[in-house]
Amino acid sequence: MIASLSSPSPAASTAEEEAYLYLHKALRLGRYKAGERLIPEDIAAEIGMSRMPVREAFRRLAADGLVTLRPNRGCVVAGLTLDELTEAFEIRSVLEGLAVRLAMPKLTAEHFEELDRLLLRMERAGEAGSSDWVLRHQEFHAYIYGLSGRPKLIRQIAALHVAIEPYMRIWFDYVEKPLSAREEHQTLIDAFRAGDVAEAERVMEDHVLGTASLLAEFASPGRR
Amino acid sequence: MIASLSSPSPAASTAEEEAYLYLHKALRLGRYKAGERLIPEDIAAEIGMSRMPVREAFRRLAADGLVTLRPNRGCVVAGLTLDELTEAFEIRSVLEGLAVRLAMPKLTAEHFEELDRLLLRMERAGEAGSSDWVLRHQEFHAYIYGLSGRPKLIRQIAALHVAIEPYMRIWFDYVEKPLSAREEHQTLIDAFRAGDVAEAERVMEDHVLGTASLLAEFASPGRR
DNA sequence: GTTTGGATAAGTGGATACAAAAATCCAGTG
DNA sequence: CACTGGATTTTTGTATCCACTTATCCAAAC
Repeated sequence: MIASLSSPSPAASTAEEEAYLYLHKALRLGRYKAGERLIPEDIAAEIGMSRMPVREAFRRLAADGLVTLRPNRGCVVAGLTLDELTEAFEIRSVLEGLAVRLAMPKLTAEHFEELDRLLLRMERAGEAGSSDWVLRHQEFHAYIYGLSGRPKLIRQIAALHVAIEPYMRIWFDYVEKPLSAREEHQTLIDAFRAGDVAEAERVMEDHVLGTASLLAEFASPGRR
Repeated sequence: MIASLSSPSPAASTAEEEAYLYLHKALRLGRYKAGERLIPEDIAAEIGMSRMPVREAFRRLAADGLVTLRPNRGCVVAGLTLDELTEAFEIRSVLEGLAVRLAMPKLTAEHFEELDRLLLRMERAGEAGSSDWVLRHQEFHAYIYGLSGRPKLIRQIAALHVAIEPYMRIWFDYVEKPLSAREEHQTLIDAFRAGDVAEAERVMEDHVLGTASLLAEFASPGRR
């Protein structure tokens, strides 16, 4: 149903891949704090390999925007400033809008029903807590932009979702209530069902930007 | 005036940086053919270092989409399929559209004049050949999206320009005439001068998508 | 008490060495 | 003559080692 969400596949064929998956997961779960320094030797010891594959994993994580790499100064967990967070949402809004535009012509009744199910699941998860809700929320969005059928677009959007994930958790814990989230996303499904491509794209853009401005108020816990 | 275009700064503080810059430049200039395999040992020998920093440079280039990396199978120059090329333009169109939307409120008469100058320079370069024209064309676009003031957005758009650069050369050599390119881009400047944000964004999107469909016809020289 | 300088420790970048995987080549077989 | 299987070669992936940079800490000076 949902292909792979945003996380890479669990099977690691090389040590570098294993290190990347390990760190990617840890970073998504917020195991390291923003600004914290990641020491290759320690990570390598944790997962039983040498520093080398870990170093290469760092480069990939840096490309994902999850860590920052500076010459002779190592690897630090990349927190987003308020500006950066806003920018991520701005980019997400047009990319997910584009995805909707591309997906719209392909949508059928089955897709709408699946979206209803995903929304229901997201709502139920929301009652349990932010952790599940964030994943279900990603799943909901991933289902939509996945229907665009554009591999690079999908990867880019997924990467943005991962980068903003920690902030979504904070936001949901402190502000959002499952019911208002439900309404927000119901609006999306309604727009898809209505069948107006341009309008659906606009609704998706607004949805993402709307989330951004709500989130912005809570997203500056002194992170660099 | 133009900050850095899309290419990274020329000074390399580490060997990895040097390898990255060297390969980035070579790839942009089309020194390697799409599908060609890059052997770390050879590259390392060419620029006088060991394989290691070259390997790490490969990872960054892979993140840029300029090469493809597969476990145990090395590094190959990433050609774009027609679908991938189209997708790159689709993404470019919404990102550059967004950049225009963000830049519009900041534009003054000086900016319009600078755009006129850049357009003139692009036109003159076009008479010389595709190589210069492509760079001037990038410069023109970079000036616009640079005014958005959004670092990540700028980086992403610049990366897309680099990825499609070889195809722009082909296209320009075979199809485009300096004068029609001039008219296309004059339309952009006119839209900016008119001051309607939504309209300017739309014009930029259309410009990019229009280029895509023209380019598509010439972009499938059997590349993988 | 704060600042500055330098010794010391910690960590990063890069080269070499070695092991494992893939590609190539070649001989034997149908 | 095409094909299969296996030895050889090539190339990739990882570990270890060393040199150099950066950070830390302590003591002396202001």
